[in-house]
Amino acid sequence: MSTQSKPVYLKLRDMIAAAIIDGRYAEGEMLPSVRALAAEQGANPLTVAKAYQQFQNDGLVEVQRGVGMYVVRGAAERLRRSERENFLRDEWPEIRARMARLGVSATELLADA
Amino acid sequence: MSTQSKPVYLKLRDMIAAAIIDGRYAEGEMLPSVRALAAEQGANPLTVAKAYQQFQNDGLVEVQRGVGMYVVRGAAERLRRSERENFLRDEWPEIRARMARLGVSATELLADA
DNA sequence: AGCGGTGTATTATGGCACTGATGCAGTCTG
DNA sequence: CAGACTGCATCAGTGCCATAATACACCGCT
Repeated sequence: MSTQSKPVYLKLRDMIAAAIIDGRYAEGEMLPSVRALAAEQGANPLTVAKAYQQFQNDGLVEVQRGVGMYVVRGAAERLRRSERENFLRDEWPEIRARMARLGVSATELLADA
Repeated sequence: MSTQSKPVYLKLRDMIAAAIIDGRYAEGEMLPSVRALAAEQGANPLTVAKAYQQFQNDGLVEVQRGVGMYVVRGAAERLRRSERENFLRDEWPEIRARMARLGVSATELLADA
């Protein structure tokens, strides 16, 4: 019975990525401060910072010290593309193999998309 | 870049489950001994034992002390069913939402089958 | 009985990821 | 400048994971 509890900072990272792709964190706008998001999510500010860190490294977010972090132009599309590539290259083959083993029909599940 | 590799005992558990479902570890036959599998996989016998443990708890494997562990009749099918349920209930919805967000279409996934 | 094969229990130890508390550095506004 | 807000760095604590070294209990064979 794998509870599969991903680390908090990765869960936050996924939430943030989704929000950027969906435009809820719009390009050019400021992200919630680490403290604000930490309070909202009941997490530690440092854990939130760790989640933000990766977006800075990838140049999807710009830091203005003392001010805040901003979503750069084109971040949503770039993020969507890279996530998409990763999904198709790394995750989907495994998922597909797993589904085959378990007797789950991919065509059937994807039909009513 | 945290590779975030799953714990060894869980990876082993997945390997074993796959082998049972595929019939490579056939019903009624004896599983590799903890020491043998440990040597083969370069792991610690206790780690292998931990992986085996869960199958005993679920009654998919029978222990004959001093002899070995045997795959019970119907284990493959039972395991396949439960894994299938878990997959459809826990994993598939998330995968599906993720695909929608990333703009992955059903047709393109099934094309390169 | 003896031997070698099984799984199991115990204890100790090292590593590493995650989380947390505190304080510092930079920027803006009044 | 004073205060309140930003992000960031440092240090420390915690828990899980994996390993290791033994020792034990059971079974089947010779």
